[in-house]
Amino acid sequence: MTTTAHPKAAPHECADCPIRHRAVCARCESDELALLEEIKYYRTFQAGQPVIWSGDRMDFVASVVTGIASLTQVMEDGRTQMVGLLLPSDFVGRPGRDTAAYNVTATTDLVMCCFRKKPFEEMMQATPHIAQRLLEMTLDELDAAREWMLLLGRKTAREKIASLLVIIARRYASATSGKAANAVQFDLPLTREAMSDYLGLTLETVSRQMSALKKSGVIVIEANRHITIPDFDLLLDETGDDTDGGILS
Amino acid sequence: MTTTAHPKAAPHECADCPIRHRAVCARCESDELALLEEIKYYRTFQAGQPVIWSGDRMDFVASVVTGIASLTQVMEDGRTQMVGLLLPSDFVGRPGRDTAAYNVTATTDLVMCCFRKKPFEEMMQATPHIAQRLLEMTLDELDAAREWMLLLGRKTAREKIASLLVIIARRYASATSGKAANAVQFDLPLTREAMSDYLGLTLETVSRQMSALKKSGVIVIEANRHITIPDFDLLLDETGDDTDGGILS
DNA sequence: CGAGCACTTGATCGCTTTCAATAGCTGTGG
DNA sequence: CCACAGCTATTGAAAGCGATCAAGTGCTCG
Repeated sequence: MTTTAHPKAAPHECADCPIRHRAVCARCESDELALLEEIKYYRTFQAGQPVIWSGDRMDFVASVVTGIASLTQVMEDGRTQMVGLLLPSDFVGRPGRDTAAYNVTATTDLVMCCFRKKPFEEMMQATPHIAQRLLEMTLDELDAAREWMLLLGRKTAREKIASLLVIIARRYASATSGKAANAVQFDLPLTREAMSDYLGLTLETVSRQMSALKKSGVIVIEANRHITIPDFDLLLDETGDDTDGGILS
Repeated sequence: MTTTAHPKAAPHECADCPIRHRAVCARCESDELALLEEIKYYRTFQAGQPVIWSGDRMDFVASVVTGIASLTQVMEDGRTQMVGLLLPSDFVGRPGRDTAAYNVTATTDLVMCCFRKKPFEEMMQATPHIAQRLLEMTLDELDAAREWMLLLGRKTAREKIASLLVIIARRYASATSGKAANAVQFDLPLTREAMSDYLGLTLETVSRQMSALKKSGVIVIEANRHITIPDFDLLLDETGDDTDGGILS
């Protein structure tokens, strides 16, 4: 609960923090950072562990430092929809709300930088840099949510899978020195079930469409989780999205 | 472009404005309001007219005063997904962005209170009340978007329709002095096609499920658009949502 | 009265789900 | 070292839900 700093996992100097320039604290000056430093603490979670359940009292807000967390909504009968995929620097919790609105789960091993809600809210009032950055991040999340709504409402299973692979590749892929300049590879941080919860599909359909993309030569699958994309443009064509745009692919 | 005040449609005193206490200006003091008053202008649109197209230059932000607007995304092949339903007091546009990210269309006759983007952004810097309120509204929209994602990803056609009717009823319904205390009625502000774009269905499926709900006695349809809900709890049961919650239904 | 539009209804198709069995991997214990 | 449990993932067969294609209805407005 307090700083149970897992040595390998938890940094403690904001200056060294890997998300220093992208998280909610990105705009803070060093004096503001010093104040944040005083109220922050780290928590770590193993892959699969719950961070908090929807409806539970939530007396902190947090940034993802390393790892991935997911927000999910669950219906009475168990149908589950992921509504947020939280990557390093993403923010969890809502200032001004005291219970969690979603289930938060560690999808991979996870380190979070937490702030007790009360002092954080007070700091938000005092330092506009935090509120400014939070607004910006929230607007970005809203855009992402709207992209996701298009995917859920109108894309085919194959397009959904391709779109998810593109999203993950964009953030995690390391370009390989393979034959093609635009070949990339990465390890999927999600199980088939997590993918299905993200995409509004069943895990069987996810598996089938992964196999289909493999058979089409769009992706290469090794050991279930390691994905190689020989030609990124080929994958982009499968997403159904506008590709004309230009050079930024 | 300037204040082409359509007499019946456009108020011009902020003090009399119907959205004064819910819009982005809700927190403003009277001196701040006076500044806003100077940079604002009204625009009106007829039902069905486009407000702006995705990708177009957008040099204003705005609040919906009366009527309904929709945000939609369209894929190359024409598949369309509504990603925002803008009701009175809702905000359009993103400070710091200079092109529209979505198509904005007047779903009903529409009056918007517009601010030129540049002066508005300057005011945002100067008056924290505006940014605070915008953050709050954006967080609310994000929650709504996540609820919507659950609907798109996991609900059946029947549940989708019921959920949409509940959303509209909650905002537009007038309680009727009918037999049941919880009977409500309202006019649907959306065509079947707009409903289908909202729900990720075809318009035929929307029509069929509306008929099915009618046949089940959950709703009464008169003249295609006027809906009566004899027992609101019955409709709630059809949404698939948690109903246990409590008295706030 | 007829054109245009929004909506409904019917018949059929096909994609995704459902139910079920099998394969592959990892770790544990005999 | 192998057997087996437990988990994740794949694959098959069948069913069902919503999409598609196609008329047909009813209302409004000229």
